[in-house]
Amino acid sequence: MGDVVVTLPDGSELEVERGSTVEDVAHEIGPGLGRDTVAGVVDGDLVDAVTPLTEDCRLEIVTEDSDEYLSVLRHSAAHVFAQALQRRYPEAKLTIGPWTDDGFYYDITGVDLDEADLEAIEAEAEEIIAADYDIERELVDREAAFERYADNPFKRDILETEAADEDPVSFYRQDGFYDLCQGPHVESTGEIGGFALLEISAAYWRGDEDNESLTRVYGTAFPTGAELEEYLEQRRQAKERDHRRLGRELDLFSVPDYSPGCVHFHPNGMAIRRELEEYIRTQNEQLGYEEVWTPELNKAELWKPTGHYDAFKQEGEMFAWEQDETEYGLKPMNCANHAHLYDRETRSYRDLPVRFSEFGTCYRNEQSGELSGLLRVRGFTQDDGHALVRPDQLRDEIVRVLRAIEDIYANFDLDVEYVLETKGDNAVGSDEIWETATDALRSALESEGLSYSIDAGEAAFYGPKIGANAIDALGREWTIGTVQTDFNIPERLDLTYVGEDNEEHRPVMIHRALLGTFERFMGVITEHFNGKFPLWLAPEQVRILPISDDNLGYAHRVKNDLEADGFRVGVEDRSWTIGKKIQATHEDRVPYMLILGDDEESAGTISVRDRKERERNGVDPETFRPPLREERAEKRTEPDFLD
RNA sequence: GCCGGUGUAGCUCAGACUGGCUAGAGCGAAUCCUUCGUAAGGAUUAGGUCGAGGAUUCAAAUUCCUCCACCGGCUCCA
Repeated sequence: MGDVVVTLPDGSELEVERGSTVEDVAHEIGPGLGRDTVAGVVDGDLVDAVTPLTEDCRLEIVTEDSDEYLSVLRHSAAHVFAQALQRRYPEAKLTIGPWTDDGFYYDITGVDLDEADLEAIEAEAEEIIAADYDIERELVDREAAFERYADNPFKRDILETEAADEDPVSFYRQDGFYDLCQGPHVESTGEIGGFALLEISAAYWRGDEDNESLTRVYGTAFPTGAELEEYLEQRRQAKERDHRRLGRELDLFSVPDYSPGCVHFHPNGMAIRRELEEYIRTQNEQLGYEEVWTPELNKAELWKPTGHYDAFKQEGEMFAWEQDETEYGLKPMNCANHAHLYDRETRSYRDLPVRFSEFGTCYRNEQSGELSGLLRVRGFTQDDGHALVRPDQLRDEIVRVLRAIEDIYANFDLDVEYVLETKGDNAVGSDEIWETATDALRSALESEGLSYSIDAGEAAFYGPKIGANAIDALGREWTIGTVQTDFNIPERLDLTYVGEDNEEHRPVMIHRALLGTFERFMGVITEHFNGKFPLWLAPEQVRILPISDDNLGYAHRVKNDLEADGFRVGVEDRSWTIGKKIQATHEDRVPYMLILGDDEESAGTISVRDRKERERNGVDPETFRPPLREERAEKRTEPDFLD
């Protein structure tokens, strides 16, 4: 047998007998730790305390104080749910029930559930928790395991795949309930202090849409009820921040039934979009991009040589139709048009990079079930741009764009995660080309010191991509900005430039979007700011509240002065009490309100209140306007005049 | 697209399970009164072919079918 070397988190090494369990090692470190051991993390994988160590490894002991404890607890909570389910519905079949970042889910079949059923199951689960059953590991030989699941093809599938090498097979048992499972689990059901079932939805077996659709029940669990309550409260607040709700309340946009997936920007929403457009237009100019405009409607043949036609049309993702015996389509991307603009004249190596930018409106027939407010739509406008560069300019251009993206997001106080997406199955072009393109992106990320993760096989068909991903109020991840290198389109369209050597050379195409699309970006920042847009973006930047109608004349004079500075100003002229006017203005999240009564009018001053509920009376308007202009120009995220 | 859920006034929601007076409320809107000093003043009025179409019935917001849109996932993507 011999020994194995276990490396502990503090770097120390421990030699233990081969086959020792996680728990054994913990006991060796100290009897207290041995007693408290819930599970272990072996080379990054969470495993049961009784897992034997068969080779050299890194080991971390998980106790109730570890971050991983929550995952273990939730894994057990999934079993409690499953037991409760089977008590009420013996015919229900279990499939898989893992923990997730904020809870657990269990995929089941053979039973129809609705929200009301969840409550009943939750009550049953509470009883199982109150009974505090011991949770025990049970080893069963393979044959017996198959017998247990004679009528459950999903569990048999697991036995034949994930557990193919196991004999005996690991089960966990509590009370009369058992489940095929690797663990780890807490010691007894009573450790779960707070348990809730949250959502009922659906998922495909093994995530493949060709497979059977299962019922997925989402839940969560915490060591204490108080932590559960806190989590549920956060969840409620997140729902309040949903951009679809805010979009309605703040009258920013709508997506009417007659144009699913296509956004109507209301005056308030358009004010924000215009600011974004102007800002990005300036950024693009600074980066050397020349603005162009190309049409939405083109003949379908435009996208055949580039490969878009195959990639989009065949998937039903492109809107295209026959007209006068010719096939037309709405553009799903702007790059084909830009490539043709490049190709209209002979380009010299001196001309490169040639850079085009366009606020290009594209249409893609996204699946109906995918549409979601501003975040996933069918019609969208990208702040798109394409740079055609010499190979020696490639890295530099990527770095410049990445830097711009970083600077821009800093202005919004936005946190994003960078992801490098690499070659997938649908890719066109050779492996060498992909490797070069991917290396260029990777080295740019690294030289900028940006941390990133890799999504293998997720790139677009024409080239690898850096995605800047933001998280929405419900915890979902959305790509906003993106930089992609593309050797394929230049090749396929035979784009060239004349080099110093008077020979034709192949440029590289960089696709990039800074915000991504105005729609999605607006959705992201609406939630990020909870509708409290920075001054420069706020649809209504200042609202003037006269104390009584007698002060309306003065209110309009103050308004005119602010409008002369380009501010968006409203006057509240309804015959409401001042308290009501203030409340309504807060609800609309207007950054500044000016309260004007007889005192102010006779003194020629203003009373300033901001949406952070601070106020100052007797302010000279001339001391208010310059700092306000500055706050707008510097794109500060919070009103700071009253700091 | 798939599974499940939802759709009643501009907004938020009652009413539906168990079919039956003229489908209600609050906010918002309009009009009038009030002209108010830092987070909801009062009264009156208007506003709905109950998502659309079909079926069952003496009678449908309510039951059934088809479709549309939305919501949560899944799958797919900026």
